[in-house]
Amino acid sequence: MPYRSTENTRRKKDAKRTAMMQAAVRVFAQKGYHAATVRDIVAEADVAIGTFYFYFPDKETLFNHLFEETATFMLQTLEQALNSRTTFAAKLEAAVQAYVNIAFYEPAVVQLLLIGGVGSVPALVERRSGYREKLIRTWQRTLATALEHQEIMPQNVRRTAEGLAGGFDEIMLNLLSLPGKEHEGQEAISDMIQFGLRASGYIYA
Amino acid sequence: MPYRSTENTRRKKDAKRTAMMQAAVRVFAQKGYHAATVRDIVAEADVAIGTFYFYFPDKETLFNHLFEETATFMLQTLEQALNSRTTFAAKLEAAVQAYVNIAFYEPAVVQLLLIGGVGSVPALVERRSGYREKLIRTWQRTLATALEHQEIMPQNVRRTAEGLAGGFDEIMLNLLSLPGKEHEGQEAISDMIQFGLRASGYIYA
Amino acid sequence: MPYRSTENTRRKKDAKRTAMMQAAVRVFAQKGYHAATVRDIVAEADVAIGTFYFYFPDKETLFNHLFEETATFMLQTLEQALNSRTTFAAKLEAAVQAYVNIAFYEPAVVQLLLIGGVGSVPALVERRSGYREKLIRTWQRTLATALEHQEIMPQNVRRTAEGLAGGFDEIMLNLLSLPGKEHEGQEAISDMIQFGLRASGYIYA
Amino acid sequence: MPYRSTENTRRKKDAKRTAMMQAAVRVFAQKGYHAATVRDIVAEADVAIGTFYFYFPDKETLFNHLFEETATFMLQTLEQALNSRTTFAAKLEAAVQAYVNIAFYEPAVVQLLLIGGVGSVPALVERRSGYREKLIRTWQRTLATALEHQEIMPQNVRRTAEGLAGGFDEIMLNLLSLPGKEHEGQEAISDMIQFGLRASGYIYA
DNA sequence: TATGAATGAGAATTCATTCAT
DNA sequence: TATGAATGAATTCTCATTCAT
Repeated sequence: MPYRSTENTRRKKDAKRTAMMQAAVRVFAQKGYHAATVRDIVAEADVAIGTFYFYFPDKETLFNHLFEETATFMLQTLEQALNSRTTFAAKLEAAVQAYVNIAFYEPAVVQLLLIGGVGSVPALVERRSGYREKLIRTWQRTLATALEHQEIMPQNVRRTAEGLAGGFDEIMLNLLSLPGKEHEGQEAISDMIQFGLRASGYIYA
Repeated sequence: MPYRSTENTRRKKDAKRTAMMQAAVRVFAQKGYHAATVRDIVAEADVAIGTFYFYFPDKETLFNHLFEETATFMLQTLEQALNSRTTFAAKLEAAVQAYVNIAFYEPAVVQLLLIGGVGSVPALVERRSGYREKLIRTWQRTLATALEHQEIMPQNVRRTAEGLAGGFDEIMLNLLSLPGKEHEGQEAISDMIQFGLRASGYIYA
Repeated sequence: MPYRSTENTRRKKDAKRTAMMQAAVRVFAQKGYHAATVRDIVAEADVAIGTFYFYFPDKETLFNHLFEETATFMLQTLEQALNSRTTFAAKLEAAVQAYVNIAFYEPAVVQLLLIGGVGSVPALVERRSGYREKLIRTWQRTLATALEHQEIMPQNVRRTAEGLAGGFDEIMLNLLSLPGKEHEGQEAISDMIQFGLRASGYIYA
Repeated sequence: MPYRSTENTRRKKDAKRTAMMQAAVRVFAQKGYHAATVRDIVAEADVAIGTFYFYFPDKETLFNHLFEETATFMLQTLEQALNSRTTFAAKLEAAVQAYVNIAFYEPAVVQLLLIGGVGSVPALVERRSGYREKLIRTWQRTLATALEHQEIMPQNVRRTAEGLAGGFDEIMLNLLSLPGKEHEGQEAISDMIQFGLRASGYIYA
């Protein structure tokens, strides 16, 4: 049964590869690109250093891949949350809820996007600003639609989008560094939604 | 002639020290602590590597000093702007104005605070979060006062403070990366003030 | 084939570590701690510089370890030689014989102890004087016993111990720097024993 | 009065030069050649670093000069002491007395000769062994004469000379590191003389 | 003469990467 | 596939030495 065997092997390999990538995300998220060494990563994944280079070509490529993947995941989740609702208030609520969900279940994902690629190799800086730009554009589109529907006050939606993205991230970083964050999730979500609605100049019907 | 010590020699030395520190701020601001090498700094300052160590004990100490100095300057400027006015709207306007001023005249200062200290070296992480905390507390105090005076709607002022700090910074980073930023200063200031007033739930009398 | 770990790989690694340590002893013995560079050591061992740091944490730790190990070996050998006999003259003879043996088979060992740790780095100075003190004490105990048994004349045995230790070392250094030392071993041993007996005020029965 | 002026200037210059050399001896004696930096020396002498290079061509040359001068002084003093007496016992007594005198008044001189040049630049190593050789030869000549006069027992006087030189130095190092050495000078001298007479196989008339 | 700012070669150490097993 | 020993370029930092003032 060569197919099964191959399939099995493949699954195993993929499992290991995935485990190593998760380890890498954790390490990159915690230390940032430069301070994270390949040795840190393989120690976290509990494999030998040679194994790293069997699965990945090099540190930079892996980081780029992880960042891209993570960024895509985050943007898609956000997009989905926004698209799943029709009114602006509902969109914002869904988006915040989704963001906090990710942050609680995969804090490393959020931290990787926020600090992982800061101040490093030019290619990474590029990548990071690419993500920020897409994130902002997503909010910008949402705000533009809301403005058309007169759900929010007239404003420069680009700047509001920037402010929302930056504001939510700072709130999230603070929340993640809180010791008792688990018990404050709901309240934090509520606060973030209020902040978002106010900042967007939401017009209560 | 036994070498005139305390004359203009001293002035020259101070000038050079300052020039080197400015060069260091630029490099740290652009690349972050880890990616910035001492060679980068001395190249920017156009001196030999030994000269760096004549003026400063080591890379980390210099960074800490620059960060602390810059953070203090930023916080004092903000505090001054806030204290120079009485109403919340006026405080916010003054603060934004001051922030944009700094960003235009000393963009490296802003960038150093935003990206310079990201990534490991525990002492630096500590320092950076210390600054963020102070920044947020400053906004928090201002919001709390405004709330007492019923200038803004009831809210969790801590979270709003986080959101404001993060939002303004993101807007500023975007502004600084804009090619034609010079011509957009006034509009940006106006947008930021509007964003801030909305996000704070400002109650128009 | 998942890389045989605990087989002869381990043996090889141990062999290499030992080879590198021996190279290091030679270099330290010849140049002293400060003048010996890590590059000298890896050149002597014919490996790359990174290999040094794969096997040892740093130059100072390695030196301390080598010095300690060497000192312990020398002191134990001396102690054994002294304990293997009962009369003072026999003890002295055994000790000198053992010392010359070591010096002929492992000249670097002797030189490391004599010149390796001279010159600053407080920890090394400490270590070196610790060894000298133990060496002197060993002779002192032997002399004290001999005095009790009236094998030697009344004297300040501490000072005699210092003199013996220093005298033997100087004779040994001269012997080692001699071109035809191999042919003079027996005569040197005889001379050293005579010197030792005389210096100790040995009372011929 | 150009002559006086020149003479004055010269004296001043010589005084400063001498002060700097004394400072250098102290530093070299305490730290050894490598660990002693030019900055250490100028700090000890309380002058600027440039001044060092006005008076001396470089660190190595100065060390060589100091070592040579010190060695010559030590050898001459020893020679004088030995020549001032006729019998072996008297010679030994005078030599020990002179040695201890120097060690008490100028401990740095003794330490410089003992540890200053160990393990360093080949030229220095050469110089150091040159001094040891001369020192040993001086004792050797004295012993040879004593042997002719049948003041000491038959022996290999070369080896005894080595042993005496090494033994006295070790005793001296221990004495210098003693806290209350001042009060023990006389006793130490007596012990050293006894040690020397015994080690030389002195025949009491 | 005297100063000390400036230099850069060289030392210790780190770490991404390779490759024989 | 998996391992980890081995490599060496790159980094931080020191220190002897020079030179304009």
